[in-house]
Amino acid sequence: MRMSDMIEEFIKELFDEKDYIEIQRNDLAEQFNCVPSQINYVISTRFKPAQGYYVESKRGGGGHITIKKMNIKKSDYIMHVIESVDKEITSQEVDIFISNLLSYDVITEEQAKLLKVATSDNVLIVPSGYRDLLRASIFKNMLINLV
Amino acid sequence: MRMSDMIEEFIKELFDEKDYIEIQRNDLAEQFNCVPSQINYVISTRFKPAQGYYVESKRGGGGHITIKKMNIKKSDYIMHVIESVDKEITSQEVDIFISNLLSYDVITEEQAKLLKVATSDNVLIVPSGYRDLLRASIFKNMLINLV
DNA sequence: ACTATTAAGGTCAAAGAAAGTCAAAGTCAA
DNA sequence: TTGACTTTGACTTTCTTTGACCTTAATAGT
Repeated sequence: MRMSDMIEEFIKELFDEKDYIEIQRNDLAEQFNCVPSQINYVISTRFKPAQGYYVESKRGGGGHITIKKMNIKKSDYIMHVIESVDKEITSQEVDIFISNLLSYDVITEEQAKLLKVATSDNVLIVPSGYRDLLRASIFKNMLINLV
Repeated sequence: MRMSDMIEEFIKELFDEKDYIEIQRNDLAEQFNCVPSQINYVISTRFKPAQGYYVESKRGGGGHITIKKMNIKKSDYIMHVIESVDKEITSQEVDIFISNLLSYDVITEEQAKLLKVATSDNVLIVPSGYRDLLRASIFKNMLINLV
């Protein structure tokens, strides 16, 4: 079995009822006798929003990586949306998803508003080559974090 | 948990209804078994004016550090935050703003979560030169929608 | 009053502790 | 035998901790 698969499995076992876990990259790497960046590889390939996970981390002394698992209840439709969002997405497409989520009553008006603001062209002031990629990332990660 | 975070938490608990507190740097350092300048580090990273705190101090015999919480109406607090955010902002600074907004009860847990996600480094996948500018834009625009 | 001593707090840079990035090298199945 | 996926490691960035040295204020002794 590949090392990456073992690490993936190990991490998944850490959630055990809990919906989020915290790991130390270096410790984990040592446990598996691999280089620390292998952990990044596993996380970036196996714990993406499309797989239902949200990741955050902090560097420096006491740093750590937190992985949150999406709450499965009530989220089928949201998960479906996340899966259908490709690497990139335009503002119009996001708007359509948002209004569908709203009309199916999966999200509240307020959530819709925040999603819309955070993914709108006016707000995403980066060169246009990055914009749709960025928007997809923001959109998917916010969706994962809706209650 | 990091020492700095524990000290931050400890200080915040000292305000308990009160709007200002007074500490002795050396005593506090001794309580936490750290060097005195660690207290300065905590204060300068977590109790900045932009974050709603005023800090004053006096050296010499009987010296002390006073931290005042800004007394602002909830509805104005968001505007205050928006105004204090410059053109650019780091992830760390946003986190502190968010935790203060939460502790002033100006936003809900869920709003805090969404703000945090939409401004986190992991989500904002653009070349680092744009990131802090982008983050400021997203943060301020989302906040405007919460007023 | 004047000075020395002591009791605070301030500053800054170096060292330490994590995590992130990126590309080269390796593996393996189609 | 090529192309996708994985492993590795050198280098970078971020945040925290520590300590040596500095400044300011109060006060005790003259």
